Amino acid sequence: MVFKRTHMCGTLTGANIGENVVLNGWVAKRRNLGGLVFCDLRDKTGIVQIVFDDKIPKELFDKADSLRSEYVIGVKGIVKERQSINKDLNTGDIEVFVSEMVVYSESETPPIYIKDDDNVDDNLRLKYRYLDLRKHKMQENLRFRHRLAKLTRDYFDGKGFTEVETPMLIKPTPEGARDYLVPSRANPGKFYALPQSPQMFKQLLMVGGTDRYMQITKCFRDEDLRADRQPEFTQVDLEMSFVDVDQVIEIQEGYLKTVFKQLMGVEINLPLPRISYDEAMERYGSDKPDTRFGFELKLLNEQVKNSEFKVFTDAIAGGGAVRGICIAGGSDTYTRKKIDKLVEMSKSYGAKGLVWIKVGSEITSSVNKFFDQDGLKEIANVFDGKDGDLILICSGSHKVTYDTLGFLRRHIAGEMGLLDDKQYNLLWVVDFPLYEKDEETGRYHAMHHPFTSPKEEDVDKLMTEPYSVKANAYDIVLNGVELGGGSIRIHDRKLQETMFKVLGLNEEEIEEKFGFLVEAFKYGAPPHGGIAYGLDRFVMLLSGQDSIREVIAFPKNQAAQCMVSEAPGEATDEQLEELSLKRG
RNA sequence: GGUCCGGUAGUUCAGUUGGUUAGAAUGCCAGCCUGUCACGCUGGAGGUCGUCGGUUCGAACCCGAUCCGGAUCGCCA
Repeated sequence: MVFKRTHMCGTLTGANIGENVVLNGWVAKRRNLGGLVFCDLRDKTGIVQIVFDDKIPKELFDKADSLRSEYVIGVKGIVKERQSINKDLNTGDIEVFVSEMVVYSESETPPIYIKDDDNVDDNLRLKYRYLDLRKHKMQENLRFRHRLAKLTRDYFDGKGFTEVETPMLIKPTPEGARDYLVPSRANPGKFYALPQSPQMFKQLLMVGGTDRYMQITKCFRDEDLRADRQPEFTQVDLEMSFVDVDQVIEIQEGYLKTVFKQLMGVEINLPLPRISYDEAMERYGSDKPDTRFGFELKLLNEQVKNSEFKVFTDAIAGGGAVRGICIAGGSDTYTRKKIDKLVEMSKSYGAKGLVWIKVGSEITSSVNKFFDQDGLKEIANVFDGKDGDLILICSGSHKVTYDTLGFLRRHIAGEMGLLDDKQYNLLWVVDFPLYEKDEETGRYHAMHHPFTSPKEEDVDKLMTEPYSVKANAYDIVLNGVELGGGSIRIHDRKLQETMFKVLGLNEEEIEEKFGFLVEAFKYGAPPHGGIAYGLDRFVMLLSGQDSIREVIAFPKNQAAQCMVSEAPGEATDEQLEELSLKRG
């Protein structure tokens, strides 16, 4: 028997007083006062208090007394005004006097508390995820995610996009992230890969005349996990024909404005700021800068090049740099001990150490031996340093100074409580380099992917000075997190071949890896470009969660295991034989 | 693959210089209780101190190895 529900628990209000209602839910809490039993009844909408008093049959009262946490019950009763109001509960001014009850399921004592502000081990939560999901916060997160996905589909539908599904079983690509491989039974010894992204297929859809494509789809990358990285994740994937960078950005800005308005009640001003990759690195030491606070990087080569401090002069002589950041009011916060800690953390970014300068009437520093007051003042002046400011300086290769100071400025802002999570700083980072150096092989390497088009004015430099070529690529960044990225693709066959050549691919390799795309481009490819957003990250940021796992129903742990189902598991010998992975 | 942090009751944690029977809170069980809402009061049960080995008269504590979890760097075309 299942009671036919008339209301959800969390939706009852004073307006329902006097109504007979039927509720179904879980027992969140039971308070037995002897002759009176209160229960908190929970469903996904929230909690309502139900009451059993001495006016009901003894049999029903005894049943109420035997209720325990997480029993699943249905109740019929009447909504009454409360004698004592609970301000902390949405339904706190009413309660339901029960006249009839059915216990659908009993429950063992749950291993985790079902409370939003619990503090339980993450792995235990993941193992009992179905209990964890009963938390109001988790249900809200799932609901929020659903609303973002729906709004996304609606918005792009309104702009003429068609959602098209692309294959999940595709050809392995040795480039890029590691593939998840799937053995093919029908083709012994051969493998499919799960897609890292629908990249090539969405480009084929453009060749196929789809004009505007979107898809909310799973992508798979077999790399190590992080708090904001899962091996399977969801991408909002988009591609458009006959567009340039400005047109792609314009339509995305409309989307972002709609999302923030509808889901957050936040008005964002368009157009969004755009900053070049070079400027982002120079000012923030990062290609995904958090612009909610200052502490911008400054180059100090001029100020220190004639000093006696060999660490600095060697770095400059070696083609590197000396850069610093100025922490306004940081002198008091950062004692010697705390600075040592920053130095320790900096080492993982390749910094050998940090130089500190505390600005005041007398400037103190860790390099007093090498700089007199005038020298230190000259450095402080670069930052317009005031009394009480702390300047941190890092030297080494450009990459090391960017990485170290980029990390430090954000870390320190966090420690000093400067990260306002109600502020949403969106910006585009544009003009990425087309190539970067592959540190392992020393070869050129596509920074984005090999289908990204170079900026028109740089095309003739492709073969001569590849590192100076800028790409028609753009990332959308929110508060220091990359929300998404994309590019205008190459649609010209000859240009694509040149691109591959610079990457050091010979014709066989091109044919093996990308042959079908090159082939397709023989038959009329429209100019096209697109973008992809990480949906999980987007939901995480907007809903104010600090881990991507909070917005995924069944996430993997750091070892890429599903704690609920215990995937991955073993395959039987029969399965392996059938797949030609084992000799019978 | 590297670095750092952690593993003690169902859960979250404390555990002093290595020293008697390993504690607290919460949860759980039982009894009492008519306005609670973190209900209250009384009583009770509950432990392979991650695992293995070593040092020692004696190890939760020291040492070594190992397993597990998390953070992070590398990695993520």
